[in-house]
Amino acid sequence: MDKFVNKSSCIYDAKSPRKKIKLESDKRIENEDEGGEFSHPVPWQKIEAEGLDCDYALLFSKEEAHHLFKQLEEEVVYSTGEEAKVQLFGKVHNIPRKQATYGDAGLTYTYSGVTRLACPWTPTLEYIRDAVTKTTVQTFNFVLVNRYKDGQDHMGEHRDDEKELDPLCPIASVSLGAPRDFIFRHRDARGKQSHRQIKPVKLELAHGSLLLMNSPTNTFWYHSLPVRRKISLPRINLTFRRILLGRKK
DNA sequence: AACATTACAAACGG
DNA sequence: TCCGTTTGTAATGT
Repeated sequence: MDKFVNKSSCIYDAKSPRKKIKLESDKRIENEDEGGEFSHPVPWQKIEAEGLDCDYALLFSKEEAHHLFKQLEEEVVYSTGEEAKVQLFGKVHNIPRKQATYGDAGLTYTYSGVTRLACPWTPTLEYIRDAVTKTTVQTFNFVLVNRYKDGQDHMGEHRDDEKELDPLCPIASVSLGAPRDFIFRHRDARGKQSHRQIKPVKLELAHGSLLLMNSPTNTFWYHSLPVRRKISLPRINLTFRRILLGRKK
C-alpha cells in the first residue's frame, strides 16, 4: 500500500493556534507587511516526484473554513440540465457531482466538448480568491467550483491541460468540508501495458486547505478524486485558474 | 487523421 | 460481501 502524505510532517498542527514564524518556503512573506490581514505565515509542504511539483498548506482555520463553506452553500448556483452532462465514448452521462463556473466578465472555459460562460464573482468567491492571491503571489481570473455531496460523488482521472489555461500559472485548489483522498498518477504508469512503474502520489485534502499544482505537473500527471463510500458529508472544491484572454486555437 | 477521453460498469483481489 | 482498483469502452471532438 502506498503511504499517504503524512500531514504531521507540517511544521505544526493546524488545530493548534498558528505561531508567528518565518519560513523560507512561505510564499506570503514576500508581499506582506506585519500586522496585515494575514499575519500568520502558512507552513508549506512540498510534494515532489518526477515531473510533479505541488505545494500544500492549511490556508484557513477550521472556524473560518466552516464559515466560508456555509456562505458558498448560500451563494453558489450550480449548473443544471445540459450544462450538467458530459459526453464520453459516445454516451451522455450526468456528471457525478455539481459544478459551477465563476470569473471575470466574458471568460469561457471548455472541457469535454462543453463550453461554459463564467458567472460574475460572488463576494465569498472574491474573498477566497484574494486570500489565495495574497498567499501565492499569483492572480486568477476564473474558478471552477465542484461540489461533492458525499463519498459517492467523485471525479475521474484527468489532466487540467486545456489550451486556454496559462501554462505557467499554477492551479490553486481550495478544499472546504469533508476531507477527501486525492490521487496523482503518472501518464506513463497508466494502463495494463505501461512500461514504467511509477508509484501514485496520494494525499488527503483537508478542510480549509490549499493545494498548488505547479507547472509541469499537469503535463505528466493525471489526478482524480475517487469514490469513498464511507464519507457522508459534502465537500466543495474551488480550482482557481488563469485563462488566457483571446481564445487560442 | 491520429489521438485522447473529467463517464460507467464488469472483472478482480483483499 | 463490501470496498477499492483496474480494464474496456468503440463515438466524438480536437
